[in-house]
Amino acid sequence: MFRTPDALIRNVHSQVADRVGISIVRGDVGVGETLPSEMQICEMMDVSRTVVREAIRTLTGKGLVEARPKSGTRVRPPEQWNQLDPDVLRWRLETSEMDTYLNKLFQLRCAVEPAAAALAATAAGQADIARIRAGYEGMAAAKVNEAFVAADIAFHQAIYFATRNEFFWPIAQMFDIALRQSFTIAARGSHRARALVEHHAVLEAIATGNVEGAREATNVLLKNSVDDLTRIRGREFAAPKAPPRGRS
Amino acid sequence: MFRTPDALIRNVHSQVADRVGISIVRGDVGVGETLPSEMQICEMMDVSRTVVREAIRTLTGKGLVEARPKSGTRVRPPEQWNQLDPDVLRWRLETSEMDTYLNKLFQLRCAVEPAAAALAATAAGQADIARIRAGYEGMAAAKVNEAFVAADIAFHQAIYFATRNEFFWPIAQMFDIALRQSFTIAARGSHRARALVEHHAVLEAIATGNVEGAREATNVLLKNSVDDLTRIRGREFAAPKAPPRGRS
DNA sequence: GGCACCCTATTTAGTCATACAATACGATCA
DNA sequence: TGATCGTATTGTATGACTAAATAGGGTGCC
Repeated sequence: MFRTPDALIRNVHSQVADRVGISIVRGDVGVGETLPSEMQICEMMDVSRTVVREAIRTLTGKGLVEARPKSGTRVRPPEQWNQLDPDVLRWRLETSEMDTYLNKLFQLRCAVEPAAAALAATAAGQADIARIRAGYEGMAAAKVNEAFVAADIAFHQAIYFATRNEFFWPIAQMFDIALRQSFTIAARGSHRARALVEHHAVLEAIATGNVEGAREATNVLLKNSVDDLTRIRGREFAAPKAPPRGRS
Repeated sequence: MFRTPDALIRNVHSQVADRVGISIVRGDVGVGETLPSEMQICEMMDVSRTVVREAIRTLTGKGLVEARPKSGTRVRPPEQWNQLDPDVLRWRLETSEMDTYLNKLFQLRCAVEPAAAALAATAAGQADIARIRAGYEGMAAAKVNEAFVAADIAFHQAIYFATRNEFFWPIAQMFDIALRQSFTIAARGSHRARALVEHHAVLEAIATGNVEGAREATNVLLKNSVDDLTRIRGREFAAPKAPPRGRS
């Protein structure tokens, strides 16, 4: 009894959505261009039109495309894509440069996570704190790296959920899709001891309602994560690379 | 030649998605419960199963529900919804308390926008800066409040896009759906003069690559916006309301 | 007699094929 | 140049079949 590996079999329309979605994210179909007509996609992928339509409906819902009768289905500008959507994230992951990708993700975390921790320090309830603590204890108890990473991810997600502000939640969603790799890199051996200390500081600050303490502890934690990644990957990582620009 | 009022006619499946989506967001169907079977929805709304299925596919794509044969289509926990998705946002807007809603939105802005401005100061290209400036000049030139608000929104969106980091973009997307109301409130008469000055400060800091200046100017701008809203709406607004919580 | 387990039956989503409607673009003709 | 018609493409409807998961009944065992 195999549990299907979670992304291999499942629905046909999901598979079609994946293939079309990837080809859009990869840029096979330029912005503003129309993708092949439904019937053509049917033939290309050898599925019924129902399936193709439902796949395209998924893409439409994520903001990737826009369909109009006769005119065709056009690719919308990436500014309007739901870039934080798990599927979109996954598709990007298959096509983008890993360094740039993680770099940008960390820019977002550095912007949001300290504030989220501060918010959590004021808004979190018992259950929220217990959840964060469970993450920490999972990290402490972890024997293998895999378990450590999973608990680490759960820890950070729990912080976002503890804000009690649902607009922070989509950022937490992406962690296990987008950041597993980065967490895994950082979980190597010697770093784990220090990581535990830092995570505990965040936990305690939130649990005691210490707003500024939570913010600062998270800042420290993120800073060190960035440094570790930079060092390990041996090249500039989180420092935003300024593109050439003239003064106006 | 009427342009259909943008949300009234359009597709049938969009309308069905709206109705079902709203009823989920409103909580008519509790988390974990199954919504009526496809056939039942067909009868309730008097549409074909094709339409119902495509509507549900949209909801699935936004993380609201999860469908399995026989088991039915279940509502997923709100933690897994794409809370920043324009449609989800719109549905919430119809059901939530306005004050709480704007409050939470401002918490997110306060966390992200200063960092976004700082990033923009390092990463923005000529075109990005021109776009921000266009927003500012639109505000300056606006005769009626409506135009002022539109330009204001465009200004702030442009900052997020100028980060050159696509993970910031979804936050910009929500502005014209979710914040028009708040901007409109703040655009009343006397505040406009000061708002212009503050916006110009942000613009200049970004245009000259002044990272910390951009961050600080944005902080000032947001702080004053919050204060205005608080004063105008005459009650606590952006201060997070701490729920009762015991120490663990 | 009661309990556990397996197996089948039914319900529900997933897929397919076909037909027709509505729409917008383009070519043709006045 | 302008209006009209044709046509390709998405939108909607219908009906049939497949696959899967749950519920229920039946059987065997203790």
